[in-house]
Amino acid sequence: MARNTNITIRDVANHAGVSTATVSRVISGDGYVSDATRDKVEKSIKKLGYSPSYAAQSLRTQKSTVIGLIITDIKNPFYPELVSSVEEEARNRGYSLILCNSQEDIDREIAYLDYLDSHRTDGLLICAPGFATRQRKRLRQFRGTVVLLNENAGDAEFSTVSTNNYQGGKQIGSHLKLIGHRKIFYLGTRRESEDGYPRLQGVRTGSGIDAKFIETDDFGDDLEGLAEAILQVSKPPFAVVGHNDVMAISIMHELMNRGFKIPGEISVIGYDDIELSKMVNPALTTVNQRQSQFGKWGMDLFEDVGNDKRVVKTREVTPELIIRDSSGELVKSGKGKP
Amino acid sequence: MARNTNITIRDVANHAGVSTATVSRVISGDGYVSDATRDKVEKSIKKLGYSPSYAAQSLRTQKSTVIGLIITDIKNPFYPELVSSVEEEARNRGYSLILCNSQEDIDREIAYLDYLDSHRTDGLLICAPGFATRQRKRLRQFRGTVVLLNENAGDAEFSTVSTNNYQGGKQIGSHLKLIGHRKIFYLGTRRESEDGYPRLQGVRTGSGIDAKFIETDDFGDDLEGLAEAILQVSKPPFAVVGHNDVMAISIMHELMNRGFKIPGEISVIGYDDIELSKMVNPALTTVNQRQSQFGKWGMDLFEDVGNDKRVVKTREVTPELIIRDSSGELVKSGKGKP
DNA sequence: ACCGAGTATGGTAACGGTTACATAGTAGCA
DNA sequence: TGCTACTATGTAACCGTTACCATACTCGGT
Repeated sequence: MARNTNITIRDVANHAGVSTATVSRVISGDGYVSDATRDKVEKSIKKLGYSPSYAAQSLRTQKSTVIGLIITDIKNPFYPELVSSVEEEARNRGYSLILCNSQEDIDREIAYLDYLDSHRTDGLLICAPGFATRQRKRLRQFRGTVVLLNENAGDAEFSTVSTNNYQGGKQIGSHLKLIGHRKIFYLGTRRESEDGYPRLQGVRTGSGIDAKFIETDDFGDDLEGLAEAILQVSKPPFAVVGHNDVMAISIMHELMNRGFKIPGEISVIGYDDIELSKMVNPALTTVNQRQSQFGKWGMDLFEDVGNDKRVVKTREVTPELIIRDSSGELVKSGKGKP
Repeated sequence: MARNTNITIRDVANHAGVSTATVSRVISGDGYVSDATRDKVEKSIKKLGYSPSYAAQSLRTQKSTVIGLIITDIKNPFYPELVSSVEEEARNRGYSLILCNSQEDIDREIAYLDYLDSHRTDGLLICAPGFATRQRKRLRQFRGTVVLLNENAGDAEFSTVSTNNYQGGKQIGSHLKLIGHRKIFYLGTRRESEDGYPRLQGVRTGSGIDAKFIETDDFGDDLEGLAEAILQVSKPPFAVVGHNDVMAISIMHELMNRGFKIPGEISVIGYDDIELSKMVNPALTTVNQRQSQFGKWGMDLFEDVGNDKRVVKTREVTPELIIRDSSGELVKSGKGKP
């Protein structure tokens, strides 16, 4: 209840007329303490407004009860659900979270790793494309357990929760073929254009069409120019697949502004199934890859694996195509907007 | 470079043939160290893969270099931009962030406060409606500096970055009146229905219309039922003001699905200007309250105020109405937009 | 030759907890 | 009665850094 200068365990011990060891036992809840003593101590704690020093505890026990979560950018709507689930799971298990926005910036990545190392972080969950590749050497000497989220499966060194991107793409491809599309554009950043990127590969295999890759620098920005570019190359009907929902929603907006019918002339499909995707007009067809699974399974792996770095486990979540209104049968006549 | 058992400052000192004090000087960068010695020590640090223990540093120096950010739910699209800006500003000033999702759960709020206290957090930024009211007593005895974000201005005890909700509402009201609306619904949660909630008040004053409050339990959920409810009470033309963009986008979706014209018959206005609001169809008229300002100014206040709890400062950000396509002149005949 | 200021380094007591070990009382039981 | 097991509490070493103090060397000025 008192103002807070620094109250230590010794102050509490004096006030209650016991030793620090006894106070410590009361706090931690193990070891023998009589009911009477416990009462006294608890009263003193309350009275003095004592709160144990995390730093001292952590130093003495050599445990941090903190785990780090590295993502690229919380503003990308893919992440909030992931972060939320990781935080929830972590807290249930007695850990708290340090959130790191790496922004794909290499200096920042390194700074964060140093920082987390110095915090003696028990674990490190990473959901940032390319991070594991860029920082592999550095990650090897990280003290805590490392778990990769949403990276490609089959990593030999780190435990991984992955999605089957190929399969997700394939579902999109099949769907587009089924509703009659013959031309497909795939909208993504430079990374997704890399050789054999499985999601794009899946779209191509599933549809039997050589989907054309369109590069955008960042999500949501120059989509206006991009819409123009697409329309110069090709007239509807065609389909556009966005690497994520924001890209898809944004390009959909641009195309509708130009008077095209979605669906009917153009189909648009996204990826991630963010909350808003079902609220836009038309509601977006997309692929749900269960962000919240990542959190739960990631923490599961972290605990399963424990301290033994040689143990590597893998889980895979299955993506699911959610068909809504932004993709559909093509209409025959070339009729535009009324 | 070595595997990580625990390398301490002593190991480095031995390896470099100096004392721990010297190593400490090299790390912190102040005090006298010769160039030759510095070199030696830095090499040893690298060689051994040494990383100073945050816990030990923090214990010894009695500083945490950590600040806590309490929000209600990162999944609410209002928050990512705020979190991102706070994190950015915090890191620039040498602090790192512990993110706390209180979920409006009182037990969780208390648990977080205890936790942050025990971490000897230097500061605490809170952007969670009602938190300061519920936990005021507890907050008073918090050790670090407390800054309230997006609370009503004029708090007597804590520094505050506020928005002028009344003015934001008023802008919405005036706009709706100007384009000819006579009926307005305000969609919000129980909290916003409270007596004299300034934003709602502003809408009423600005429009000169007694806007009707509609309660929804949480954003985005039972909006379908709500759309029905509104339509039973009233036929278009009317306007719907959402307490946030997600509510607005969602109700807009429902109303369009029922064949109404937006704009023309119905206008929909949101609040927050989240990134997606300009990408939906029609693009959403909304109020920008500069989430990223909150982060910057919040950290500014935190540093300005320093350790002296008696100092209380205030900043106010001015909201700005962004007129897009979801609100517009009413059409006389039932004909839609050209 | 001597002095003081500046430079370079080492020794060591904290910081605030936890925990192994020691001590001692009490109760059950042969 | 004496032995064992359990309960209850205290003592003190230790976790890894930092910062205060002491020591010692260098050098320019008188």
